[in-house]
Amino acid sequence: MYIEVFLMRDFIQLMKALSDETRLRIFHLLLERECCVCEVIQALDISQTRASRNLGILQNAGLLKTKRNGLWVLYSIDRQTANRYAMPLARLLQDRPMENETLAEDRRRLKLARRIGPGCGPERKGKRHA
Amino acid sequence: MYIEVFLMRDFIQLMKALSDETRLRIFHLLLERECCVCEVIQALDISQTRASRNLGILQNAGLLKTKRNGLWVLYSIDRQTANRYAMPLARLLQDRPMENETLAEDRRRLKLARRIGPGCGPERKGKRHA
DNA sequence: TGATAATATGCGCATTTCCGCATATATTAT
DNA sequence: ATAATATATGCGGAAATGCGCATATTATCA
Repeated sequence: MYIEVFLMRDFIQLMKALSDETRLRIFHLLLERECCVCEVIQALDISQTRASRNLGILQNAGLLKTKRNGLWVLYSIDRQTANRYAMPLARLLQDRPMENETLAEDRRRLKLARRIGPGCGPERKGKRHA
Repeated sequence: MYIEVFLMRDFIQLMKALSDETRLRIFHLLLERECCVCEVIQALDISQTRASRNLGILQNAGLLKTKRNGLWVLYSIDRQTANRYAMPLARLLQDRPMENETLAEDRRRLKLARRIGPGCGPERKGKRHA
């Protein structure tokens, strides 16, 4: 057990992290399932820089965790986060879905997204670029 | 009836509203009780412009409502807000208090606050009407 | 080793946010 | 009416944010 001194700053960081459309879309995507950066890029149809930066912001806010898998960095929702407000907020978003066409399209594109290359994910078709 | 099209926009506006220290302090103050602008000014020890602007931002996000009482405008938490995420968030803040010295001081000063503006009293500086 | 792929990051610029000053508006009192 | 009081707001500058470009870093494979 340890005493967690919660700062207003952490809450604010959380609010800032979720006050951007790109990041909200990413977060919803990860509510579906764990993703690597290139899947986020394909699902949201955004640049690599934009995906990476915003994933980092969500992670620093305590919402996401990462796991390396070969060349890929897999992002997922951090259910053990130290930020005491993060999970209640995630649950709120799950319980009260903000369905809209953008999020639906993101999900649609996620289904078509591919981690390109070998050794990635649980069931991978080991093909790579030419 | 609720217009789902704007859910994402509403949520983002809510996040932005709560991602500022001044506004978080104001919101906590109003969790204590209804306040007029000049009480907020005194409790937080901030300028009139700053108080008024940030109260407006919180209100536009669907967190606060106002009621006029003579010269005063009384701000309070809007428990019937149309923003479906606002009240769950407010409850979250109430259930998991982020105690810190700043908020404690704000509450202390609120107890001493009188319903008069910053321009009242002998230390009045600056312009009056000729 | 070098080549390649996935991701991260320094820099610069456009946009947004925050807030003070001065002023405008709204209400009450005289 | 005028004055006084409480609050709101247009404008401008400083700071923060978002993101593209180019490049750096990390990991795998030949």
